[in-house]
Amino acid sequence: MTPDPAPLDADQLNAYFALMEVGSLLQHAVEQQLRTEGDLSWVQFQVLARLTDAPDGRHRMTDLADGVVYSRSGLTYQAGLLEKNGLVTRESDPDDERAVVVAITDAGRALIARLLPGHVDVVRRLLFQPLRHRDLDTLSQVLGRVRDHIRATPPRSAKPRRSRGPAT
Amino acid sequence: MTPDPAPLDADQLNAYFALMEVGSLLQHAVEQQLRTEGDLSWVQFQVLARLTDAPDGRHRMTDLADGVVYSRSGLTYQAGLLEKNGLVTRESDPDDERAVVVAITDAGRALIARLLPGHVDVVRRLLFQPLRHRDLDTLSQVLGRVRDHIRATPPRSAKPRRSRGPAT
DNA sequence: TATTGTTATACTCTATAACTATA
DNA sequence: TATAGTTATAGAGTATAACAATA
Repeated sequence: MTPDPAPLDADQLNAYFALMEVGSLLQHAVEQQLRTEGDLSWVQFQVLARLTDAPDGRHRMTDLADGVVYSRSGLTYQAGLLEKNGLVTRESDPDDERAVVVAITDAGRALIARLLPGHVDVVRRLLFQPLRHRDLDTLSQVLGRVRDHIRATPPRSAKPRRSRGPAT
Repeated sequence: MTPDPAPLDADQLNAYFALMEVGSLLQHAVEQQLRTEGDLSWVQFQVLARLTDAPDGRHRMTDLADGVVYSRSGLTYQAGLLEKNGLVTRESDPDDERAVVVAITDAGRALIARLLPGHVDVVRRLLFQPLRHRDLDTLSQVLGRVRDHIRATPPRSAKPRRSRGPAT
């Protein structure tokens, strides 16, 4: 049975489109900064940032692919680029010979360190400048909750229900 | 030398990453729905949605390219696909022979009408289900403000862009 | 000359499926 | 059998620059 026909009111549509638009504009802006100043894509930056955050600068491929949005082959491609540029290394995990551990190199850390100020500057200028402190709080909490919800709700390989509306 | 050494604090980083992640996950989800149920990309959906909103279902190419984030050639590409599938038409503007007016067709409207329930369902399930009404309000307001701010902020490598006249 | 839109082209990125190897 | 990752491949999408037509 098709879901009820009026699920989103004007406010909801507003919020939805604003969210998508802000995300798109912001990503565009930071991507340009990353590309210009460090020849890095947004995805590559995310991977390096995640590795930087890790205690020992290491992650398994699967963990990275899980964290970043992409498929495994996509991550292999990006990791290959990063490795070619000397920003990460790949070694097989001694504990599980199937797995591959990606580690950020000193050059990788240096690049991130070099890019971060400009990056942060763009984000602050576009995203935080028009926000009051209280807005920021709410935004952080609300979006965090949404993120957790999305992450928890659809295991991304789940079969989307095909029975949507009458067949054909 | 970098302009401002003050980094983003934890809350800000949180909000920033959450925003990007939610945007990414949400776009992924709706794109899958649109592709599966209507063979439509997110950009194409946006174009059709904008045309649907217009009083007479028409927009000039430049206005669409301005609203959507992409380059003109990108819009030409997408508009070409939409036209090939009979979802829009393109005619030159009688008032300005340089301009091209894109109009949504009945088939285009029908497709949007068919896709909208499922689309809205995805958005509601992923984005609004974990939100209280007050959160939604804040989200809508705050993100709306951010969007306007970004739209108004000239990209530092600003290329001459068509400025919006006050009255159409 | 400036603006609108298209075309040609080259490139990046992503997804799918087949494949290898380990567990 | 199931899982981790790679490879091959194919396709979508995007940006840039050159271009034609109109203002």
